[in-house]
Amino acid sequence: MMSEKIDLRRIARELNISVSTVSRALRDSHEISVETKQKVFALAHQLNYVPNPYASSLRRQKSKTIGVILPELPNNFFTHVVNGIEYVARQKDYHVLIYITHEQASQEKALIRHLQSGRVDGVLASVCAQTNDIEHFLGLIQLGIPLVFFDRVYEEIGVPTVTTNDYEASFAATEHLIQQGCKHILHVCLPLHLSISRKRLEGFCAAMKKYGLLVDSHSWLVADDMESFYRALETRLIGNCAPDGIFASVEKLAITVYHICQKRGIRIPDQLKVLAFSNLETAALLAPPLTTVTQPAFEMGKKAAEILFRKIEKRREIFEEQHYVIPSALIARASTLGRLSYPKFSEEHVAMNAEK
Amino acid sequence: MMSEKIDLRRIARELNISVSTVSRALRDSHEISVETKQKVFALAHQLNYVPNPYASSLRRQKSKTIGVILPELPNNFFTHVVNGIEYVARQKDYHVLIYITHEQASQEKALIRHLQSGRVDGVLASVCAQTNDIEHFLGLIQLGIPLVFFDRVYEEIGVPTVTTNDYEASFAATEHLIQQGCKHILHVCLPLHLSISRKRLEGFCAAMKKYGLLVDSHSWLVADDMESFYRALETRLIGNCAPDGIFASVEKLAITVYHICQKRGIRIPDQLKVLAFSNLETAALLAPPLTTVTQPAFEMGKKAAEILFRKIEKRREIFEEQHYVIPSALIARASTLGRLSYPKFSEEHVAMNAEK
DNA sequence: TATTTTTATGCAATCGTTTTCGTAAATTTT
DNA sequence: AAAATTTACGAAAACGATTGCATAAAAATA
Repeated sequence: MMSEKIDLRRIARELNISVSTVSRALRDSHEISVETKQKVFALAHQLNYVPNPYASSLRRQKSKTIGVILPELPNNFFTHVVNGIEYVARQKDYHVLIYITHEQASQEKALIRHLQSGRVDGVLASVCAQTNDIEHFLGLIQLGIPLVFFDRVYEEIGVPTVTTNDYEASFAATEHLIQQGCKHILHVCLPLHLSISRKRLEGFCAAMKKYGLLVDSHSWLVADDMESFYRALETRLIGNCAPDGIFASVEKLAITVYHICQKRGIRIPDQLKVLAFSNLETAALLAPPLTTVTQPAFEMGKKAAEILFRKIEKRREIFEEQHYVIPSALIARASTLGRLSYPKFSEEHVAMNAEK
Repeated sequence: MMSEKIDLRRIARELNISVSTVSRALRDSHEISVETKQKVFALAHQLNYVPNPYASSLRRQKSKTIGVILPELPNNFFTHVVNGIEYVARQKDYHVLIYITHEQASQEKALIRHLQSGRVDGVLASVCAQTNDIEHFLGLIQLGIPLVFFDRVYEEIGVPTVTTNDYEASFAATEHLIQQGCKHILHVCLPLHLSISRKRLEGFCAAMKKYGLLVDSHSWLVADDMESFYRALETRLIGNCAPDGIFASVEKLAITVYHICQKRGIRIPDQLKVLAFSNLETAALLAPPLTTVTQPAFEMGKKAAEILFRKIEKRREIFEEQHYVIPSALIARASTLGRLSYPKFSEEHVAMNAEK
């Protein structure tokens, strides 16, 4: 049943050579003769030898593993990011450990602390919404473990980041709503600890001001938790100072908007126009199709991983402070367009400028 | 900058005791005095000591890591499964390595082969659609590495599986379509290598036969790749023997159906009723809301992980052959309901019986 | 031919923890 | 008080792969 363990010793014994020779042969060292190498390769393959990664990692102080920390997994943005990361990791022959914080700072802290063990050669992280405490990340950095933030970043600490053009995309999205006739736009977002929340709110406010529209603390609504957000938003939407446009900072919040509208019979886009940062693959199939700011999720993951590997491969690199920005695309659909009634609508792609 | 490494040796030296004592103290061994333990704990905490997992894994022959193999990540079903897995792994203080095969058998083989190295203590897998070669999985099993399949399984080899009640759910779904008046139902599915494809097709055929409806090789359409599937389906839907109902075996295919209907102006549910196995969180918001067979994704992941840990913890367990089945729920929405016109529709939950 | 260099290999230390096996000292039992 | 046991710790051998150093044999050079 359970066959005998296959290790270097076994191969060495069988070929009557030393363990070190086998090791070197398998790594294709130039100091091993061609015949020996061939014998070793052949036997290793025949025995289906796979080196023990823990022994190897211990000795070489290299885990061939990266850790990915993200707030939640069932989320179209993050899954595509992970796909991008996995794409690069695969090429580099690296393994990917996944950690989900569920937006809880305590879990994030515990995770990061654990990763100080050397289990991973580098970390990619998108921080959780619950806190803005960065202590734990500093610990990682002090140990010299490469770190790259994506999407939800801390820019203060000298760590490379990969984001989309949150401010500009948000500005353009707001402008789009205004051009469609909205005067009372409500911006709904996650806690303002988050970089994305702040930047997107800033872009929103700037656009509002540019067009002389009122912006005050009632112009946005922060979702601390989904239940209370649902209630607060519902109250707001059926009240007498209901907005005529909603700009959701993240997908999840837009879905809540749709649910409330469906429940309350609020007609989109006639009564209320809706727009959101979203990577929903069914955006075009919703009732009505949702206008989105679509983030380059896969590319962001890919780029973040590439930067991480660059850091892993040559640690010395002086120019730490790198902030990559990959632009999002505004895709206008029926939820914000004129008084076209479903299903007649057109799609329009507006790519925004990159910034580096 | 990069602070000196903190290991057991360092703590031992600092406290003037031996390394073995420190190790035992940290594992709270009874053969270490209370005072010594306290000193060790205090210093370890102060120095922010985190044990090297590779050294530990090497010595204990235990990685505290499990591997999850799945065909794709941006998929509502799989992300919830991974969430369930992560939930259990977290409790057990285990780490989760993620591997995505992208439906390619070659990648699956390579991955599984790599996992024979002892990198993981166990493997959870949902097999890829491209092949039905199981050789590589047998290799894992022979090495005594616990394996559990979920969703897309191979039942032939004696490995525990966690699935939903594919046959029954499929039967009930088909019955639902028939009861709504469909006579010419087209079942669209993934390649029939896959357990889920076969079982769902069987459930579909059985229900059709029960109601005396014709079933032949034109009753189903297999999606080998999405491009040709799109074309084949489009041709079928606009042809003169177009079906009046579509039952999609997986979410992705239903989305294609919606896209084609939107493009071709086919009205759902008037002209065509649509139903799918799906965990789409926006199912109720689509135009029209999509009737789904919703799988208990999180629970499936959770259960699969629990079984895996049971195998990891006590390998001897004789009763290998365990097949867990967790029932899906049919949620009827507008896409299959009478001639109600959007947005008036009602939701109805039909839970089906469990089977063990 | 004597000497140096190259080639191909083996020995043994190392990575950081865990654990088996001892063993003084302290404690309990006869 | 002698003997047996318990307590608390240390020395050293693992775990499996890698690698610096040493070295015999072969080849190249003087």
